[in-house]
Amino acid sequence: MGLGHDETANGRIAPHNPIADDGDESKFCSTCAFGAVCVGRGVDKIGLNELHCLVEHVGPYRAGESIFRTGNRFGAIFAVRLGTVKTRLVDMEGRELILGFYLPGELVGLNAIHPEIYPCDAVALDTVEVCRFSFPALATLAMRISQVQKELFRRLSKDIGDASLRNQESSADERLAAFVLDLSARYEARGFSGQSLHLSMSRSDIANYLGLASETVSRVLRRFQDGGLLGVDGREVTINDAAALKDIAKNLLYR
Amino acid sequence: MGLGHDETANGRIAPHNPIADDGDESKFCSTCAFGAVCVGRGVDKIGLNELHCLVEHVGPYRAGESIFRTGNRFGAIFAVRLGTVKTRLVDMEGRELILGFYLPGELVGLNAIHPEIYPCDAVALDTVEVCRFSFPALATLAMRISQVQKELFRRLSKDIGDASLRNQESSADERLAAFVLDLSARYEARGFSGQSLHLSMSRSDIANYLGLASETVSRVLRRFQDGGLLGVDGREVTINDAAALKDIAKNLLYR
DNA sequence: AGCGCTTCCTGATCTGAATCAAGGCCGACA
DNA sequence: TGTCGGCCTTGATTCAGATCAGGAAGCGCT
Repeated sequence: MGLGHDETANGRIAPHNPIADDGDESKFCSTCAFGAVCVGRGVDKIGLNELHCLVEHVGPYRAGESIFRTGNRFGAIFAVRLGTVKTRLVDMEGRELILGFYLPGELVGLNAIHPEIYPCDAVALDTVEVCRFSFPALATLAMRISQVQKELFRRLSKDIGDASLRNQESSADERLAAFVLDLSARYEARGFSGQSLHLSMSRSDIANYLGLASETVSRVLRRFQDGGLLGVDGREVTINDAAALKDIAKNLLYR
Repeated sequence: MGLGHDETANGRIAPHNPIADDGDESKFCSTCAFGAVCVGRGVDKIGLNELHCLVEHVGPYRAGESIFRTGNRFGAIFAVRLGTVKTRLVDMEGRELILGFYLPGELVGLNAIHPEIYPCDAVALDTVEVCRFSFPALATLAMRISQVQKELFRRLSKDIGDASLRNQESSADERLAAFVLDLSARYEARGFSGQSLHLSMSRSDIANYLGLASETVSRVLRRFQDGGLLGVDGREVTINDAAALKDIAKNLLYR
């Protein structure tokens, strides 16, 4: 499956590149995870500048390269700017366990605060650019700007809820319907089309993430297509009957 | 299954009962989730007093009563002082989904920060007492005392990691072995015996939490007993061969 | 163009755990 | 003291999805 073929990961950190002078600050990071903190929720100008000062743009990474790796010392969280990132564990037998997929605007690395090392790998699925937020600096900023603290608490809390919902026992159909709807909603929340979407991950990544076999993913997608719920063409998926999908997935959604 | 027979929940908040004058502060809350913040990690005396000032003791709750319920406005997180709490969702068909069990010293309600309402019920499994931390007050305190902020970040982050590990596909044996070892480790971390433990929850609660049928839980426990891994007598469990259990559970543990 | 590699799809078979069914145990309560 | 109602256990049967096996399509490379 191509583990371990990308040792560029740690050498790839870009030179320090503060972007407070990015030009139009009110538009800057409109797709970024902290965009809401900076622009949307009344942080004052000083706070905004300080947040921008501690951000570094890093990348691009190519498909298969790692943003961080299991066991690296935790120093920063990352907001995806471009592309899709997966996080994964690799167990003692070399099997992969995929923990999550992260789309533009989403934060990767929040699960590393506690152990103080990254407990998983973060791997680019396609061409990826990220913003790097030094966590000590962010925590310090959070001591002065309550909106930053609040946003961090919110995002941490949200990830707990999302992860624990996924623990529900459910059928392959439910899982896949929920998966597609979830991706759709997340794209939509960032201003992309939620109606037709591109899966950056392979069938086996999806299967792994959902706790299924990749053959099952193929079969269920085919069945959804035959039933008119989805249009599926390779990795391009169109949602044709969102209501029916929601009905199938209903127990896995609380959005 | 006895849903909805305990409307005492919201009326049960005790009168404000600050405990800063609890006598021996250095011993106070030795089993509490924030004990480490207060006592163990160099928060200064002022911070300690302030933390104590915003805590209320609440309870006792009897088995089946709710500490909070789905949809209640989020205002506080709770540390279990005595007993065991389960959190659960009830889906549209009235089926229960158990999200977690909380032992003395553990924090309940962190998943409510994001939605700003409690997204689940918290139900006492036996006689339960809790400490109530007003979250706005805690967040305010966290703005001044970095140890408090740091501890909150850590606990939130830890819950993300724990929840996402549970998403791993795994056999009934793996799940149960990991479940028992996890409980054992958590009791031990709080100074109780990890070798022999009492399950406060029913077989069907365990099954629900692990995504199994209760019959399967019975059968696997019986098999572990026959194999000499566990002693099982109703809800009393003794760990006889921790190494073998760890070997079975290995992929679900990263502690 | 031809080759190897990976991903995806589809069919056949197998299996772990759910479900169905029935008893046993024990505590609450009259 | 008896009986009622949860729990828990055990056995028989069923089924969803894993696994096994094979083949087709896409794509970079020479």
